[in-house]
Amino acid sequence: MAIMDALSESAEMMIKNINELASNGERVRTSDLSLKTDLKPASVTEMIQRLGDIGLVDYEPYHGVYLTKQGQHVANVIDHRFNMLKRFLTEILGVEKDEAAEVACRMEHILTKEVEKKLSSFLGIDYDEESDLFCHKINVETSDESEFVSLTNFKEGKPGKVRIILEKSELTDTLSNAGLSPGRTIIVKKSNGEIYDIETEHSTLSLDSALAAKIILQN
Amino acid sequence: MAIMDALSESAEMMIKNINELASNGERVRTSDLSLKTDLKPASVTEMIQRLGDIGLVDYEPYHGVYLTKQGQHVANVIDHRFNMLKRFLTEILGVEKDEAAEVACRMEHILTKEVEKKLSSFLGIDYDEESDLFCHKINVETSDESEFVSLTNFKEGKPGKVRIILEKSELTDTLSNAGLSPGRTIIVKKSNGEIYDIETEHSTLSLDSALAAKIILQN
DNA sequence: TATATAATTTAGGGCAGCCTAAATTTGACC
DNA sequence: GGTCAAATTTAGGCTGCCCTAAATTATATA
Repeated sequence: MAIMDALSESAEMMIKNINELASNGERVRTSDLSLKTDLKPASVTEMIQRLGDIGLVDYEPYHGVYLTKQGQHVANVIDHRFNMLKRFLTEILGVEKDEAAEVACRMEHILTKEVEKKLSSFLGIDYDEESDLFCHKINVETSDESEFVSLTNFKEGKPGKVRIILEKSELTDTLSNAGLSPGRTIIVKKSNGEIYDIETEHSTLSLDSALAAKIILQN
Repeated sequence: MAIMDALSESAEMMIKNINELASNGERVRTSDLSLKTDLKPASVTEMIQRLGDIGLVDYEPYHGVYLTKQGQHVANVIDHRFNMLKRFLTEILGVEKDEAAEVACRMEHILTKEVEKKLSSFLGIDYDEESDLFCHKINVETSDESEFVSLTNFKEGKPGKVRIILEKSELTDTLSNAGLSPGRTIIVKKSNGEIYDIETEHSTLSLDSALAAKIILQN
Protein backbone atom coordinates (compact mmCIF):
# COMPACT_ATOMS: atom_id res chain seq x y z
CA MET A 1 0.00 0.00 0.00
CA ALA A 2 2.97 2.28 0.48
CA ILE A 3 3.30 1.92 -3.26
CA MET A 4 -0.01 3.56 -3.97
CA ASP A 5 0.60 6.47 -1.65
CA ALA A 6 3.65 7.53 -3.58
CA LEU A 7 1.97 7.60 -6.96
CA SER A 8 0.77 10.79 -8.59
CA GLU A 9 -2.56 11.06 -10.29
CA SER A 10 -0.78 11.13 -13.65
CA ALA A 11 1.14 7.98 -12.88
CA GLU A 12 -1.97 6.15 -11.73
CA MET A 13 -3.86 7.24 -14.81
CA MET A 14 -1.11 5.87 -17.02
CA ILE A 15 -1.22 2.53 -15.23
CA LYS A 16 -5.00 2.47 -15.53
CA ASN A 17 -4.79 3.12 -19.26
CA ILE A 18 -2.10 0.53 -19.81
CA ASN A 19 -4.32 -1.99 -18.08
CA GLU A 20 -7.32 -1.11 -20.22
CA LEU A 21 -5.33 -1.45 -23.44
CA ALA A 22 -3.75 -4.74 -22.40
CA SER A 23 -6.48 -6.98 -23.75
CA ASN A 24 -4.27 -9.58 -25.37
CA GLY A 25 -0.94 -10.63 -23.95
CA GLU A 26 1.00 -8.20 -26.12
CA ARG A 27 2.86 -5.14 -24.96
CA VAL A 28 0.96 -1.86 -25.05
CA ARG A 29 2.45 0.62 -27.52
CA THR A 30 3.35 4.22 -26.86
CA SER A 31 1.16 5.49 -29.70
CA ASP A 32 -1.93 3.75 -28.37
CA LEU A 33 -1.34 5.19 -24.92
CA SER A 34 -0.80 8.58 -26.49
CA LEU A 35 -4.22 8.42 -28.13
CA LYS A 36 -5.97 7.14 -25.04
CA THR A 37 -4.42 9.55 -22.56
CA ASP A 38 -4.40 12.63 -24.80
CA LEU A 39 -0.74 13.05 -24.07
CA LYS A 40 1.96 13.48 -26.70
CA PRO A 41 4.03 10.36 -27.38
CA ALA A 42 7.09 11.93 -25.82
CA SER A 43 5.19 12.48 -22.59
CA VAL A 44 4.01 8.91 -22.59
CA THR A 45 7.56 7.68 -23.01
CA GLU A 46 8.70 9.81 -20.13
CA MET A 47 6.01 8.46 -17.82
CA ILE A 48 6.40 4.80 -18.70
CA GLN A 49 10.14 5.10 -18.20
CA ARG A 50 9.49 6.43 -14.72
CA LEU A 51 7.01 3.63 -14.06
CA GLY A 52 9.59 1.17 -15.29
CA ASP A 53 12.18 2.56 -12.90
CA ILE A 54 9.95 1.87 -9.91
CA GLY A 55 9.00 -1.58 -11.14
CA LEU A 56 5.36 -1.07 -12.02
CA VAL A 57 5.75 -1.81 -15.72
CA ASP A 58 8.12 -3.82 -17.83
CA TYR A 59 9.36 -1.36 -20.42
CA GLU A 60 11.28 -2.34 -23.52
CA PRO A 61 12.32 0.70 -25.60
CA TYR A 62 10.55 0.88 -28.95
CA HIS A 63 8.40 -2.11 -28.04
CA GLY A 64 6.00 -0.89 -25.38
CA VAL A 65 5.11 -1.98 -21.87
CA TYR A 66 3.14 -4.40 -19.83
CA LEU A 67 2.16 -4.21 -16.19
CA THR A 68 4.26 -6.10 -13.67
CA LYS A 69 2.52 -7.98 -10.90
CA GLN A 70 2.88 -4.89 -8.74
CA GLY A 71 1.56 -2.68 -11.51
CA GLN A 72 -1.37 -4.99 -12.07
CA HIS A 73 -2.24 -4.73 -8.40
CA VAL A 74 -2.26 -0.95 -8.58
CA ALA A 75 -4.47 -1.13 -11.67
CA ASN A 76 -6.89 -3.43 -9.90
CA VAL A 77 -7.17 -1.16 -6.90
CA ILE A 78 -7.78 1.90 -9.07
CA ASP A 79 -10.28 0.03 -11.18
CA HIS A 80 -12.18 -1.06 -8.13
CA ARG A 81 -12.18 2.41 -6.66
CA PHE A 82 -13.46 3.85 -9.90
CA ASN A 83 -16.30 1.36 -10.15
CA MET A 84 -17.36 1.92 -6.58
CA LEU A 85 -17.28 5.69 -6.89
CA LYS A 86 -19.16 5.67 -10.15
CA ARG A 87 -21.78 3.37 -8.72
CA PHE A 88 -22.17 5.56 -5.69
CA LEU A 89 -22.48 8.72 -7.77
CA THR A 90 -25.03 7.30 -10.19
CA GLU A 91 -27.00 4.88 -8.05
CA ILE A 92 -27.09 6.69 -4.76
CA LEU A 93 -26.74 10.34 -5.69
CA GLY A 94 -28.40 10.15 -9.10
CA VAL A 95 -25.56 11.92 -10.90
CA GLU A 96 -25.67 11.60 -14.66
CA LYS A 97 -23.52 8.80 -16.07
CA ASP A 98 -20.83 10.75 -17.95
CA GLU A 99 -20.30 13.29 -15.22
CA ALA A 100 -20.17 10.53 -12.63
CA ALA A 101 -17.42 8.85 -14.64
CA GLU A 102 -15.43 12.06 -14.84
CA VAL A 103 -15.68 12.82 -11.16
CA ALA A 104 -15.01 9.22 -10.17
CA CYS A 105 -11.91 9.34 -12.37
CA ARG A 106 -10.55 12.21 -10.32
CA MET A 107 -11.60 10.82 -6.96
CA GLU A 108 -10.21 7.35 -7.49
CA HIS A 109 -6.71 8.62 -6.79
CA ILE A 110 -7.63 10.14 -3.46
CA LEU A 111 -9.45 7.34 -1.64
CA THR A 112 -7.66 5.74 1.26
CA LYS A 113 -7.88 2.04 1.89
CA GLU A 114 -10.09 2.69 4.89
CA VAL A 115 -12.59 4.76 2.95
CA GLU A 116 -12.42 2.21 0.18
CA LYS A 117 -13.45 -0.54 2.60
CA LYS A 118 -16.27 1.48 4.11
CA LEU A 119 -17.65 2.51 0.76
CA SER A 120 -17.34 -1.07 -0.30
CA SER A 121 -19.47 -2.34 2.52
CA PHE A 122 -21.91 0.55 2.07
CA LEU A 123 -22.49 -0.62 -1.48
CA GLY A 124 -22.78 -4.20 -0.38
CA ILE A 125 -19.58 -5.51 -1.85
CA ASP A 126 -17.61 -8.15 -0.03
CA TYR A 127 -14.01 -7.45 0.74
CA ASP A 128 -11.49 -10.25 0.84
CA GLU A 129 -8.98 -9.28 3.51
CA GLU A 130 -6.69 -12.15 2.51
CA SER A 131 -5.95 -11.16 -1.05
CA ASP A 132 -6.30 -7.46 -0.25
CA LEU A 133 -8.49 -7.29 -3.32
CA PHE A 134 -12.18 -7.07 -3.84
CA CYS A 135 -12.53 -6.52 -7.51
CA HIS A 136 -14.23 -9.74 -8.42
CA LYS A 137 -17.76 -9.19 -7.34
CA ILE A 138 -18.14 -5.58 -8.19
CA ASN A 139 -20.01 -5.95 -11.43
CA VAL A 140 -22.03 -9.01 -10.62
CA GLU A 141 -25.09 -7.28 -9.34
CA THR A 142 -24.85 -4.24 -11.55
CA SER A 143 -27.32 -4.39 -14.37
CA ASP A 144 -28.50 -1.38 -16.33
CA GLU A 145 -32.01 -2.69 -15.89
CA SER A 146 -31.92 -2.12 -12.20
CA GLU A 147 -30.66 1.22 -10.99
CA PHE A 148 -30.72 2.90 -7.62
CA VAL A 149 -31.94 6.45 -7.70
CA SER A 150 -33.32 8.84 -5.18
CA LEU A 151 -37.07 9.19 -5.01
CA THR A 152 -36.72 12.73 -6.31
CA ASN A 153 -35.24 11.37 -9.50
CA PHE A 154 -37.55 8.41 -9.87
CA LYS A 155 -39.87 7.97 -12.81
CA GLU A 156 -43.52 8.68 -12.03
CA GLY A 157 -46.11 5.94 -12.29
CA LYS A 158 -43.63 3.10 -12.19
CA PRO A 159 -43.29 0.82 -9.19
CA GLY A 160 -40.03 1.06 -7.31
CA LYS A 161 -38.63 -0.80 -4.37
CA VAL A 162 -37.40 1.19 -1.38
CA ARG A 163 -33.77 0.33 -0.73
CA ILE A 164 -32.33 3.00 1.51
CA ILE A 165 -33.89 5.51 3.82
CA LEU A 166 -31.75 8.30 5.17
CA GLU A 167 -33.82 9.68 7.93
CA LYS A 168 -32.97 12.04 10.69
CA SER A 169 -36.34 13.18 11.95
CA GLU A 170 -39.06 11.47 13.92
CA LEU A 171 -40.95 10.93 10.70
CA THR A 172 -39.34 7.56 10.29
CA ASP A 173 -42.00 5.66 12.18
CA THR A 174 -44.74 7.44 10.32
CA LEU A 175 -43.16 6.47 7.05
CA SER A 176 -42.71 2.87 8.13
CA ASN A 177 -46.29 2.62 9.26
CA ALA A 178 -47.38 3.99 5.94
CA GLY A 179 -45.54 1.23 4.11
CA LEU A 180 -42.51 3.23 3.18
CA SER A 181 -39.63 1.21 4.53
CA PRO A 182 -36.77 -0.75 3.03
CA GLY A 183 -38.01 -3.69 1.02
CA ARG A 184 -41.43 -2.24 0.28
CA THR A 185 -42.61 -1.39 -3.18
CA ILE A 186 -44.06 2.02 -3.85
CA ILE A 187 -45.19 4.14 -6.76
CA VAL A 188 -44.46 7.82 -7.20
CA LYS A 189 -47.85 9.01 -8.40
CA LYS A 190 -47.18 12.67 -8.95
CA SER A 191 -44.56 15.26 -8.18
CA ASN A 192 -43.97 18.92 -8.88
CA GLY A 193 -40.43 19.07 -7.61
CA GLU A 194 -41.64 20.23 -4.24
CA ILE A 195 -44.15 17.66 -3.15
CA TYR A 196 -44.11 13.97 -3.97
CA ASP A 197 -47.30 11.94 -3.81
CA ILE A 198 -46.58 8.32 -3.03
CA GLU A 199 -48.64 5.16 -3.12
CA THR A 200 -47.45 2.34 -0.91
CA GLU A 201 -48.77 -1.19 -0.59
CA HIS A 202 -51.43 -0.13 1.88
CA SER A 203 -51.51 3.62 2.02
CA THR A 204 -50.91 6.91 0.26
CA LEU A 205 -48.88 9.85 1.45
CA SER A 206 -47.10 13.02 0.42
CA LEU A 207 -43.50 13.96 1.07
CA ASP A 208 -41.59 17.16 0.69
CA SER A 209 -38.49 17.14 -1.48
CA ALA A 210 -36.06 17.22 1.43
CA LEU A 211 -37.48 13.99 2.75
CA ALA A 212 -37.91 12.44 -0.69
CA ALA A 213 -34.23 12.98 -1.40
CA LYS A 214 -33.41 10.67 1.47
CA ILE A 215 -35.24 7.73 0.04
CA ILE A 216 -33.45 5.60 -2.49
CA LEU A 217 -35.44 3.41 -4.84
CA GLN A 218 -34.60 0.57 -7.17
CA ASN A 219 -36.65 0.07 -10.32
CA MET B 1 -18.12 29.12 -11.45
CA ALA B 2 -15.60 29.31 -14.21
CA ILE B 3 -13.43 30.77 -11.50
CA MET B 4 -13.41 27.59 -9.46
CA ASP B 5 -12.61 25.38 -12.40
CA ALA B 6 -9.38 27.23 -13.05
CA LEU B 7 -8.04 26.95 -9.53
CA SER B 8 -5.49 24.37 -8.51
CA GLU B 9 -5.75 22.40 -5.32
CA SER B 10 -2.89 24.45 -3.88
CA ALA B 11 -4.58 27.72 -4.71
CA GLU B 12 -7.87 26.58 -3.22
CA MET B 13 -6.14 25.38 -0.08
CA MET B 14 -4.49 28.76 0.34
CA ILE B 15 -7.84 30.52 0.03
CA LYS B 16 -9.36 28.12 2.52
CA ASN B 17 -6.60 28.79 5.03
CA ILE B 18 -6.78 32.53 4.58
CA ASN B 19 -10.48 32.32 5.31
CA GLU B 20 -9.93 30.27 8.44
CA LEU B 21 -7.34 32.68 9.79
CA ALA B 22 -9.44 35.75 9.03
CA SER B 23 -11.28 35.82 12.30
CA ASN B 24 -11.06 39.51 12.95
CA GLY B 25 -11.13 42.13 10.22
CA GLU B 26 -7.35 42.30 9.99
CA ARG B 27 -5.18 41.13 7.14
CA VAL B 28 -3.81 37.60 7.41
CA ARG B 29 -0.02 37.53 7.69
CA THR B 30 2.37 35.46 5.62
CA SER B 31 3.93 33.85 8.66
CA ASP B 32 0.60 32.62 10.00
CA LEU B 33 -0.26 31.15 6.62
CA SER B 34 3.17 29.54 6.53
CA LEU B 35 2.51 27.81 9.83
CA LYS B 36 -0.98 26.72 8.92
CA THR B 37 -0.20 25.42 5.44
CA ASP B 38 3.19 23.88 6.22
CA LEU B 39 4.67 25.84 3.38
CA LYS B 40 7.75 28.05 3.64
CA PRO B 41 7.03 31.80 3.83
CA ALA B 42 8.49 32.34 0.38
CA SER B 43 6.06 29.83 -1.09
CA VAL B 44 3.16 31.52 0.65
CA THR B 45 4.19 34.88 -0.78
CA GLU B 46 4.40 33.39 -4.24
CA MET B 47 0.89 31.93 -4.01
CA ILE B 48 -0.84 34.96 -2.52
CA GLN B 49 0.74 37.13 -5.19
CA ARG B 50 -0.77 34.87 -7.82
CA LEU B 51 -4.14 34.97 -6.05
CA GLY B 52 -3.87 38.73 -5.94
CA ASP B 53 -3.23 38.88 -9.67
CA ILE B 54 -6.49 37.09 -10.40
CA GLY B 55 -8.45 39.15 -7.91
CA LEU B 56 -9.23 36.59 -5.25
CA VAL B 57 -7.30 38.32 -2.47
CA ASP B 58 -6.28 41.87 -1.70
CA TYR B 59 -2.54 41.65 -1.20
CA GLU B 60 -0.44 44.43 0.25
CA PRO B 61 3.27 43.57 0.32
CA TYR B 62 4.63 43.12 3.84
CA HIS B 63 1.14 43.55 5.29
CA GLY B 64 -0.74 40.40 4.41
CA VAL B 65 -3.97 39.63 2.59
CA TYR B 66 -7.70 39.44 2.94
CA LEU B 67 -10.20 37.72 0.69
CA THR B 68 -12.03 39.77 -1.90
CA LYS B 69 -15.73 39.17 -2.43
CA GLN B 70 -14.81 36.69 -5.16
CA GLY B 71 -12.27 34.99 -2.92
CA GLN B 72 -14.78 34.78 -0.10
CA HIS B 73 -17.20 33.05 -2.43
CA VAL B 74 -14.59 30.47 -3.37
CA ALA B 75 -13.85 29.92 0.32
CA ASN B 76 -17.54 29.43 1.06
CA VAL B 77 -17.94 26.88 -1.69
CA ILE B 78 -14.88 24.93 -0.56
CA ASP B 79 -15.98 25.09 3.05
CA HIS B 80 -19.38 23.77 2.17
CA ARG B 81 -17.94 20.97 0.08
CA PHE B 82 -15.62 19.99 2.89
CA ASN B 83 -18.39 19.89 5.46
CA MET B 84 -20.63 17.83 3.23
CA LEU B 85 -17.91 15.36 2.38
CA LYS B 86 -16.82 14.99 5.96
CA ARG B 87 -20.38 14.47 7.08
CA PHE B 88 -20.91 11.87 4.41
CA LEU B 89 -17.71 10.05 5.29
CA THR B 90 -18.35 9.97 9.03
CA GLU B 91 -22.13 9.75 9.29
CA ILE B 92 -22.92 7.56 6.34
CA LEU B 93 -19.77 5.52 5.82
CA GLY B 94 -18.58 5.50 9.41
CA VAL B 95 -15.06 6.63 8.60
CA GLU B 96 -13.09 7.80 11.59
CA LYS B 97 -13.12 11.56 12.12
CA ASP B 98 -9.52 12.50 11.41
CA GLU B 99 -9.22 10.34 8.34
CA ALA B 100 -12.56 11.64 7.09
CA ALA B 101 -11.25 15.18 7.43
CA GLU B 102 -8.10 14.34 5.49
CA VAL B 103 -9.90 12.64 2.65
CA ALA B 104 -12.59 15.32 2.51
CA CYS B 105 -9.82 17.90 2.30
CA ARG B 106 -8.52 16.27 -0.85
CA MET B 107 -11.91 15.62 -2.38
CA GLU B 108 -13.31 19.09 -1.84
CA HIS B 109 -11.30 20.35 -4.81
CA ILE B 110 -12.68 17.79 -7.20
CA LEU B 111 -16.44 18.01 -6.72
CA THR B 112 -18.43 19.51 -9.54
CA LYS B 113 -21.38 21.76 -8.88
CA GLU B 114 -23.73 19.02 -10.00
CA VAL B 115 -22.30 16.45 -7.61
CA GLU B 116 -22.28 19.10 -4.91
CA LYS B 117 -26.01 19.67 -5.37
CA LYS B 118 -26.83 15.97 -5.37
CA LEU B 119 -24.75 15.26 -2.31
CA SER B 120 -26.36 18.26 -0.70
CA SER B 121 -29.85 16.95 -1.20
CA PHE B 122 -28.74 13.46 -0.22
CA LEU B 123 -27.66 14.84 3.13
CA GLY B 124 -30.82 16.87 3.45
CA ILE B 125 -29.31 20.30 3.04
CA ASP B 126 -31.30 22.93 1.23
CA TYR B 127 -29.72 24.64 -1.70
CA ASP B 128 -30.57 28.21 -2.52
CA GLU B 129 -30.41 28.47 -6.29
CA GLU B 130 -30.75 32.26 -6.15
CA SER B 131 -27.66 33.07 -4.17
CA ASP B 132 -25.75 30.08 -5.55
CA LEU B 133 -24.77 29.37 -1.99
CA PHE B 134 -25.93 26.88 0.53
CA CYS B 135 -23.49 27.27 3.31
CA HIS B 136 -25.77 28.57 5.97
CA LYS B 137 -27.50 25.51 7.21
CA ILE B 138 -24.70 23.01 6.97
CA ASN B 139 -23.67 22.92 10.59
CA VAL B 140 -27.04 23.27 12.21
CA GLU B 141 -27.73 19.61 12.65
CA THR B 142 -24.17 18.48 13.13
CA SER B 143 -23.43 17.70 16.71
CA ASP B 144 -20.54 15.59 17.89
CA GLU B 145 -22.89 13.90 20.30
CA SER B 146 -24.83 12.22 17.59
CA GLU B 147 -22.97 10.25 14.98
CA PHE B 148 -24.10 7.81 12.34
CA VAL B 149 -22.09 4.63 12.12
CA SER B 150 -22.62 1.18 10.77
CA LEU B 151 -23.71 -1.49 13.22
CA THR B 152 -20.35 -3.18 12.80
CA ASN B 153 -18.69 -0.08 14.22
CA PHE B 154 -21.19 0.62 16.94
CA LYS B 155 -20.27 0.61 20.60
CA GLU B 156 -21.47 -2.46 22.46
CA GLY B 157 -24.00 -2.11 25.24
CA LYS B 158 -25.18 1.33 24.23
CA PRO B 159 -28.59 1.93 22.72
CA GLY B 160 -28.65 3.12 19.13
CA LYS B 161 -31.40 4.15 16.82
CA VAL B 162 -31.67 2.43 13.45
CA ARG B 163 -31.45 5.05 10.78
CA ILE B 164 -30.66 3.32 7.54
CA ILE B 165 -31.01 -0.22 6.37
CA LEU B 166 -29.25 -1.26 3.21
CA GLU B 167 -30.90 -4.47 2.40
CA LYS B 168 -30.92 -6.52 -0.70
CA SER B 169 -32.28 -9.86 0.46
CA GLU B 170 -35.62 -11.07 1.73
CA LEU B 171 -34.33 -10.78 5.27
CA THR B 172 -35.68 -7.26 5.47
CA ASP B 173 -39.12 -8.28 6.61
CA THR B 174 -37.75 -10.70 9.15
CA LEU B 175 -35.58 -7.95 10.58
CA SER B 176 -38.48 -5.52 10.63
CA ASN B 177 -40.65 -8.02 12.44
CA ALA B 178 -37.92 -8.51 14.98
CA GLY B 179 -37.84 -4.80 15.71
CA LEU B 180 -34.86 -3.91 13.58
CA SER B 181 -36.12 -1.20 11.24
CA PRO B 182 -35.48 2.49 10.75
CA GLY B 183 -36.59 4.45 13.78
CA ARG B 184 -36.32 1.56 16.22
CA THR B 185 -33.85 1.52 19.06
CA ILE B 186 -31.54 -1.44 19.50
CA ILE B 187 -28.54 -2.48 21.56
CA VAL B 188 -25.52 -4.35 20.29
CA LYS B 189 -25.04 -6.81 23.13
CA LYS B 190 -21.98 -8.69 21.99
CA SER B 191 -19.88 -9.11 18.88
CA ASN B 192 -16.76 -10.95 17.79
CA GLY B 193 -16.41 -9.29 14.43
CA GLU B 194 -18.23 -12.15 12.80
CA ILE B 195 -21.49 -12.42 14.64
CA TYR B 196 -23.43 -9.57 16.20
CA ASP B 197 -25.94 -10.23 18.98
CA ILE B 198 -28.66 -7.61 18.98
CA GLU B 199 -31.39 -6.70 21.38
CA THR B 200 -34.37 -4.88 19.94
CA GLU B 201 -37.37 -3.38 21.64
CA HIS B 202 -39.21 -6.67 21.65
CA SER B 203 -36.81 -9.38 20.54
CA THR B 204 -33.21 -10.57 20.35
CA LEU B 205 -31.35 -11.78 17.29
CA SER B 206 -27.95 -12.48 15.77
CA LEU B 207 -26.58 -11.09 12.53
CA ASP B 208 -23.55 -11.92 10.48
CA SER B 209 -21.13 -9.09 9.68
CA ALA B 210 -22.24 -8.76 6.07
CA LEU B 211 -25.75 -7.98 7.18
CA ALA B 212 -24.65 -5.87 10.12
CA ALA B 213 -22.63 -3.64 7.82
CA LYS B 214 -25.80 -2.65 6.03
CA ILE B 215 -27.45 -1.24 9.10
CA ILE B 216 -26.62 2.32 10.04
CA LEU B 217 -27.19 3.45 13.61
CA GLN B 218 -27.27 6.77 15.40
CA ASN B 219 -26.19 7.04 19.00
C1' DT C 1 17.93 -6.43 -48.91
C1' DA C 2 17.70 -1.46 -49.32
C1' DT C 3 14.90 2.22 -48.24
C1' DA C 4 10.98 5.04 -47.13
C1' DT C 5 7.78 5.78 -43.65
C1' DA C 6 5.97 5.31 -39.26
C1' DA C 7 6.85 4.86 -34.46
C1' DT C 8 9.54 6.07 -30.75
C1' DT C 9 12.92 8.31 -28.07
C1' DT C 10 16.02 12.10 -26.90
C1' DA C 11 16.96 16.93 -26.30
C1' DG C 12 15.59 20.94 -24.65
C1' DG C 13 12.08 24.32 -23.03
C1' DG C 14 7.98 26.08 -20.08
C1' DC C 15 5.10 26.32 -16.04
C1' DA C 16 3.40 25.36 -11.31
C1' DG C 17 4.75 24.72 -7.00
C1' DC C 18 7.87 23.90 -3.84
C1' DC C 19 12.63 24.98 -1.71
C1' DT C 20 17.04 27.80 0.36
C1' DA C 21 19.67 31.85 0.75
C1' DA C 22 20.12 36.59 0.21
C1' DA C 23 18.01 41.03 0.13
C1' DT C 24 14.60 44.15 1.89
C1' DT C 25 11.11 46.19 4.85
C1' DT C 26 8.78 46.71 9.16
C1' DG C 27 8.28 47.86 13.81
C1' DA C 28 9.72 47.94 18.49
C1' DC C 29 12.85 49.58 21.81
C1' DC C 30 16.54 52.48 23.50
C1' DG D 1 14.87 59.24 15.59
C1' DG D 2 18.34 55.46 15.06
C1' DT D 3 19.13 50.56 15.27
C1' DC D 4 18.33 45.80 15.24
C1' DA D 5 15.60 41.60 15.16
C1' DA D 6 11.82 39.59 12.96
C1' DA D 7 8.96 39.27 9.07
C1' DT D 8 8.69 39.34 4.32
C1' DT D 9 10.05 39.35 -0.37
C1' DT D 10 13.21 38.46 -4.17
C1' DA D 11 16.43 35.60 -6.59
C1' DG D 12 17.53 31.49 -8.18
C1' DG D 13 17.26 26.34 -8.18
C1' DC D 14 14.81 21.79 -8.40
C1' DT D 15 11.21 18.40 -9.77
C1' DG D 16 7.10 16.65 -12.06
C1' DC D 17 4.64 16.90 -16.00
C1' DC D 18 3.64 18.64 -20.05
C1' DC D 19 5.22 20.37 -24.83
C1' DT D 20 7.86 20.72 -29.81
C1' DA D 21 11.53 19.55 -32.77
C1' DA D 22 15.22 16.64 -33.95
C1' DA D 23 17.32 12.19 -33.87
C1' DT D 24 16.87 7.37 -33.79
C1' DT D 25 14.89 2.76 -34.44
C1' DA D 26 11.60 -0.49 -36.44
C1' DT D 27 9.17 -2.26 -40.24
C1' DA D 28 6.82 -2.77 -44.63
C1' DT D 29 7.46 -2.95 -49.24
C1' DA D 30 9.67 -2.73 -53.65
